[in-house]
Order: sequence, then C-alpha cells, then structure tokens
Amino acid sequence: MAQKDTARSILDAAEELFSERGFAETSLRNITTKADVNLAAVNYHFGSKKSLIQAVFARFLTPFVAELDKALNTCDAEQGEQPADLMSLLRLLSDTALRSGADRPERLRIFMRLLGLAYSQGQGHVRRFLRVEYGHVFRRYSDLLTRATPELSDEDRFWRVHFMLGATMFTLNGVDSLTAMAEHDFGKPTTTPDVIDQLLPFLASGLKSPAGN
Amino acid sequence: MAQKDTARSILDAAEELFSERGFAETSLRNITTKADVNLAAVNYHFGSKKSLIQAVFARFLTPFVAELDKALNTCDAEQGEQPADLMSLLRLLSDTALRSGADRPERLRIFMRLLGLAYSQGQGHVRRFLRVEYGHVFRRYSDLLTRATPELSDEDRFWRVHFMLGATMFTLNGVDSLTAMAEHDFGKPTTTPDVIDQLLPFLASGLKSPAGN
DNA sequence: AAGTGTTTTAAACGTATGTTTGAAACACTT
DNA sequence: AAGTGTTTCAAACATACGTTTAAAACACTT
Repeated sequence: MAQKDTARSILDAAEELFSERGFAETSLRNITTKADVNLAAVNYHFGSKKSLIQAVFARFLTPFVAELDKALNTCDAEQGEQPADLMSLLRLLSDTALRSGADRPERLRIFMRLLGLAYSQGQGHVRRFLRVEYGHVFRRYSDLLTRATPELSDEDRFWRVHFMLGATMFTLNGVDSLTAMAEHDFGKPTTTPDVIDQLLPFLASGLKSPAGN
Repeated sequence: MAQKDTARSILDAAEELFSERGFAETSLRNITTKADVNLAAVNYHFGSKKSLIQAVFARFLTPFVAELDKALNTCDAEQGEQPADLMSLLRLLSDTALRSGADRPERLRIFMRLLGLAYSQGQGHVRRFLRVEYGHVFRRYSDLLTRATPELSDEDRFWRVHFMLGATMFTLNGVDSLTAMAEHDFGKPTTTPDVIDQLLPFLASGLKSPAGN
C-alpha cells in the first residue's frame, strides 16, 4: 500500500512536470517535492531517472495499446474480407486514445506532449523502449491503413502518413495553447474532442490528395 | 577577424549540437570543445547561453525573413487586386526557405529541428524573441493565406493552418531519419525538396478539405 | 617601440544535478 | 512481543553545469 502510494505519487508528479517543462528541465527534486516524498524514493522505486521516464510512458501506453489491440480484433472479426475505410480507422484510433485516459480528460494532452518531447528531445532511449515494447500493435494498425488506401503507392503513403502524424502530434502537443487562442479569438470554447473532429477530415483529405503536382 | 572567427565557430558548433541533442542537453563545454575555442568565449561574445541560443536563431532567421519580406513585396506588386492562389503561396514560402540556407543545403533541416525544439522544449524566451523580432512578416503572410482561402471560416482556417504547421514542422524536423527510412524501403534517394514536393499538395488538400464531417 | 583596447586563456566559483548510503520507521509474520 | 523484510528519511557524494575572474596574448595606432 505504502509502496503503491509513493510510486503512484511520483508517477503523477513526474507525468505533469515532464509534460510542462521537458525531461532534462525537470529535476528529481522537483518531482519528489511535488509528490511530497523523499528524494531517494525515485531511485528506490524506479532505479534511475531514465527508468522513471519509461515508467511514465508505460503507465499510459500499456492500457492504451491493449485497448487498441482489442479494438483491432473486433474490427477484423466484423469486417471479414472487406477492409475498413479510412475515416473509420482514424476514428477507431482517436476514440481509443480518448477513452484510454478516461479517468482524467487532460490525460491525452499530457501524454501527447510527453510523446512529442521524447521525439524532439534527445531521449533516444524512449524511442527504443516504445518500439520494442509496443511496435507490433502499431504495425498492425499500419497494415489496416494500407488496405484502406490501396490507390496509393507505398512511397506516397509512407510520406503522407508521416505528415498526418506530424499534424496530429503538433496539434495535440499544444492543444491547450491552441484552444486558448481559439477561445480568445472566436469566443466559443473548444475541447480536445472538438479539435480531433476538425483534425480527422483534414488528415483524411491530405492522405487521399491527388498525387503528383 | 579573430572576433568574427571565434563567434562564427561557436555559432556553427552550437547550431549543430543544439539541433542534434537539444538546448538543455548541450553544454557550453560541448560547444566550445567542438568549436575549438575557450569555454569563456561564449560568455564573452554572447553574454550567456540564452543569448547564444537566440543568436543561433537570428543568424538563420534574419536573412530568411528579409528575403520573405522582399518576395511578398513583389508578390503584392504583381498581383494587384487579385489574390495569389494557395499553392503559389506555399511555394513562395518553401522556395524562400530553401534558398535561404543556400550555402549548405542541410541548413534548413537543422533550423527546422531547432524551431521544433524551441517550441516543444521549455525555451519560452525563444518564442518571445521570435514573435517580437519577426512577427510582422508572418502576420503578413498569414493575411495572404486568408485571402487565398475566402471560403473558410476564420475558425476552420485557424485550426487547419496549425495542422499544416504541425505536419511541416514534424516532417522537416525529422527529415533526415525519414529520408533514410524512405531510401531503405523504396530504394531511390529522396532530397528535402522532394519531400516538400510531396508535402505541399498534402497541405493544400487538407486546408481545402470540405468542412464538417 | 610604447601604449591601448580587444580577445583569449586557465582556473576557480557557486550552484544544481542524479545517485548512494546507513540508519530509522514501518508493516507483518511467528 | 520479537524478529524480519520492506520502505522512508536526512545527509552526503561525486559530478557537471553556467558564469566570473584576472592575467596573458594579441592587434593596432601613435
């Protein structure tokens, strides 16, 4: 019980602080102070700062990937031979992601910030960790995407999928600043699901855009 | 002469190291070692690490923004009342960016990585610096974008422009890894201009995508 | 060649970091 | 209640950082 509480407090504090200030800019002292635990607790429970970072990712990603895997199973079972269409696939992913942080709605935003940081900051160990640990599910999803866009060459699809990834990462990364700007400029409040509703058609149009010119 | 050489060496080394490892992860000792100058030279020539970071941005951005401003002038003069179309505007921006690092072609990639880092890492002072120093030109470009997409509501355009920004940033940010992957998977080599040729139609399609669903 | 302002150098300063330590506090079985 | 394994704690450790200093080296005018 005590173990669980301390480790959880550390993960909570680390998740929030990392997402706000980045990994290198967040010290273990920042984390343990916010979590109200002793400094040494991090190294006791997680071994090192690196392992703590990976644990933060694992806590979000493990249930998410499990849910995504399940969703892909039922998707496969339902459809038989006929492949799922693009928009449904995108919805499947975003719904799973949104549901995965169900306890607190800002969880997805926080996690996306972490993911963006991990990729743009040095943290190569995070990339390696993610690929080794969760790669197979993302490959599965990628195969479905391929079947949903048979008209594209592999090369075109490769690039466009990365364009989509970029738009998504960047947007959800800064979704709090962006929604604040949008609310300031246009009055009406915007939630993360609202933003995703705007994003998905953009992504689908881009992916299906006529090749060449 | 000696002054110029040392300061330039520092900027060169800093630019490269920052783009590879991030700002916080790059120490002044890393930089001065690579530049083969004394540690104190950074504080002597630039005052502080923060100012050095800003100087790295300024060295790329000042000529770029000047060229963009010029390009926008001739663009305005040519067209009179009739607004430039979307694809031309995108081309104008990418051409200016590509030409701006003409001395070395990988310069744009490096700079894009820096920009991405500055936004996803804490570096709020960089954001402030960029807005104060170069904001007006970007506002000018943004106005042209608005006139090129009169069918969009301000709100839709706001979001989609940010989607475009994200796709662009992410792509050019990691363009070296991506081109390496593409070359490995598809054989033929891909240059940054090639990637941009793929990217622009994607962006245009996304921005013009039918609203709603 | 002397003098003057600029640039470089080696060394040190103060501070902050991640990690380790050994004892104290705790929980839980016997 | 004693004993045992786990968890917490304050303190210290070693290291790395950005920055400052004061003297040396340099460039350039007079």
